[in-house]
Amino acid sequence: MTLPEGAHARDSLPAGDPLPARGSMTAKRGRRGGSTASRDRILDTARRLFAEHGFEGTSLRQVARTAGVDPAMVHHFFRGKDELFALSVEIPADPDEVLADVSAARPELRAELIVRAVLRLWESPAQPSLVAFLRGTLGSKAKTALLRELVTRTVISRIMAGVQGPPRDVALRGDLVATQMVGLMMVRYVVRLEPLASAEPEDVVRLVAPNVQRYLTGGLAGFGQPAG
Amino acid sequence: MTLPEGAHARDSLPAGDPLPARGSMTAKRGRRGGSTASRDRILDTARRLFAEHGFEGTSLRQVARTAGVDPAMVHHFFRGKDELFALSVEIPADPDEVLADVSAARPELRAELIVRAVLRLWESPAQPSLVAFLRGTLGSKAKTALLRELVTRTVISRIMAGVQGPPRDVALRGDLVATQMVGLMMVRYVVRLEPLASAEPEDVVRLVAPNVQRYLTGGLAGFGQPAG
DNA sequence: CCCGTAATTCATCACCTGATGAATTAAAAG
DNA sequence: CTTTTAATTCATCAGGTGATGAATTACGGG
Repeated sequence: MTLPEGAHARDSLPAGDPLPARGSMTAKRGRRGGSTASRDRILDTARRLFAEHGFEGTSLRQVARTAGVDPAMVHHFFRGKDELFALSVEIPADPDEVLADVSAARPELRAELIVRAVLRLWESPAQPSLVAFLRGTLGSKAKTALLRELVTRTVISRIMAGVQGPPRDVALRGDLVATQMVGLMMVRYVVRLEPLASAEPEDVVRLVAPNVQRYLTGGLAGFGQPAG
Repeated sequence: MTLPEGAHARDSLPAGDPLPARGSMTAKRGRRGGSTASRDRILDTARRLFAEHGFEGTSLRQVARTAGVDPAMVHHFFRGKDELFALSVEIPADPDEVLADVSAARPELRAELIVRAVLRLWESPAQPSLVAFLRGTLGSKAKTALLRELVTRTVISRIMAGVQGPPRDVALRGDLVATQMVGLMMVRYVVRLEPLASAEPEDVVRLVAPNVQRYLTGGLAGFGQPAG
């Protein structure tokens, strides 16, 4: 496979022109007059770039350049690359809140609520952050471990609360649900396969929810005691 | 241009690695005696590191250091980082071959074959390459586009060959299958959620195949003409 | 035995990276 | 108006990165 991405993106901004860099060449020294929104510009730019190139593939100087700002500003506002990433990627949503109605519903009706909650989150303005989060997180083994903890303790435990069965089976069912939902996010929002990527959310719910429901409470084809 | 001269690169080997670095301190200059396997050592090391840290997160010098080899060797054997990545990650399997029996079977029986084929591939020695491939590929937008083409043209088209229905519905069904299979790979092999990660392949087939079959040929809950 | 060829290391180059401290300027607080 | 505080840029530092070309050494074919 030939990878046509050899050139280190110097500053070849694809000219899609988001956030027009304002500090061109005539950069005087001290504080600017008028609007003071550089912090937000940096955060927005970082979100975008992290979403496109992942954590390691994005440099502070690249962010600064794209935001039309001196690299030192990034360090003025944020403690370093890690903090910038953390804040860029911080989901403006509390899992408790997102999954509130899910935990409240009877397990037999949860699948639809789960799919709907995930779609609602990903169709929201948080989408770039979420893509950035996945790109950055899946990029390294260490960060993947964090993701594993987050998913296990925060998401799966909530989704599976109250589901009947041997603990090991319940855990397995949770992983299977994760399987379907992670795949949905990856294919629809990260890889963007068509026509799924442009399908209506309601259609996606109708298509995917039944499969999720089978994992949650359905019969699992002669599955009783795993040999392991 | 000011050139900050400074080259005290006294390599401090972290000294905790597999593939015991053989060229320790007494590094004489020319060709080594005995076994000449450096090329393979480099490839193996690169596979491992790319799988752990992704493309951008892995440096040539890191690979060389871990393989116990001079950085220049990497350039001697490979044209550059891109070629090294491409060869490290090259799946030692022809999609035609992996999916041979799938295309041959009737659509009503394909799901099990698909899941089995994917598991067979991922349980093989190719696994590190595949993880590296996903980590590296999902890290950037550009590489993700390549993945999209590969998946669409090479995999989905084969899987869906001969499935009846309006083209758009068939394409959608293919994306949904991708959804489930991608999620399975991510959760079982990349994020490694337990207990799914250690489940027996045969159990996984029994658990997942029915859902895949529904996407392939099942009834899709009042799905006829998408509003789009 | 000798010589071409391949494997290996060294010394660099040019550039990029994250980070810091000081200098300059404007706004906000008193 | 004056003082404090915050925003902004500049000049660096110390090190890492991919890449190259030459020098050294061994293996293999003749």
